[in-house]
Amino acid sequence: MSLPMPGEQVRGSKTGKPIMALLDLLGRTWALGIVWQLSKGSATFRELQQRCEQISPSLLNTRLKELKTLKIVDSTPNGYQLTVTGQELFSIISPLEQWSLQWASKIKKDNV
Amino acid sequence: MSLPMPGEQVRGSKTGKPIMALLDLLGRTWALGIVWQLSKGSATFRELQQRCEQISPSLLNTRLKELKTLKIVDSTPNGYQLTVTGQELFSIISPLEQWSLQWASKIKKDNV
DNA sequence: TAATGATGCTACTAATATTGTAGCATCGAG
DNA sequence: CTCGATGCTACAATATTAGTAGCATCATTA
Repeated sequence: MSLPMPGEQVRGSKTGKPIMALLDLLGRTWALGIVWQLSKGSATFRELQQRCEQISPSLLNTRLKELKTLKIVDSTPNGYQLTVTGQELFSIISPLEQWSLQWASKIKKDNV
Repeated sequence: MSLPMPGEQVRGSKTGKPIMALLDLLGRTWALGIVWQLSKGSATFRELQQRCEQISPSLLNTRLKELKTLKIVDSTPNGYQLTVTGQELFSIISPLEQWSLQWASKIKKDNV
């Protein structure tokens, strides 16, 4: 799958709008999960593999390359970590955790 | 792929934490895109298909079923629309549009 | 009332993406 | 030099998605 470069055509949009590139990127398997796990602190490749319980090394590597190219993650001697940009991204999506709790109880309640 | 029910095991987590179910759900192809498009107003099946330029009807239908089951979208006589819960979800992620613009210019600048 | 066109959606195959596993190359410790 | 740990690649098996055709239903209109 080619990189969803903002400014270029991506899955779902020929307009090149950055938001469409972002939705394409974040919509890929494990992309959000990797950002989420890295928000808890930097990690080596194998550490990250364990945090993302069921990810295969080949896919982890593929996603990391994408995220590195798009400046959301970078690799340091101490492992992978979010860039400043990546941290900003995380700070936007972090309220999802709180939201997910209400969501979960709503789904449960409605199924009674 | 089975539904990522909060409270149950999902891709990436055996703990049943709602946030993991959510990340699984939103990480599926087109899920974010559908929420994004519906935030612009309700749409019939074929309308939604057009807004999501390259989605296949079978996948659109699959995602809509998932999103309906998980109370993020519902279908009315006037077409599909976000539930109140879905609107809340969107309000969390809507700043991504603004963020994506800065992100895009950062990537461009760094490649000079 | 029969033909027409639009809509919601299903069916099915080809193309792609992801998993799962094995394992290679490199490095630091001993 | 040997050992274990790490980062990562290779590749076959499996699962997901795209692409296309088309059916069933309904409202319109001739």
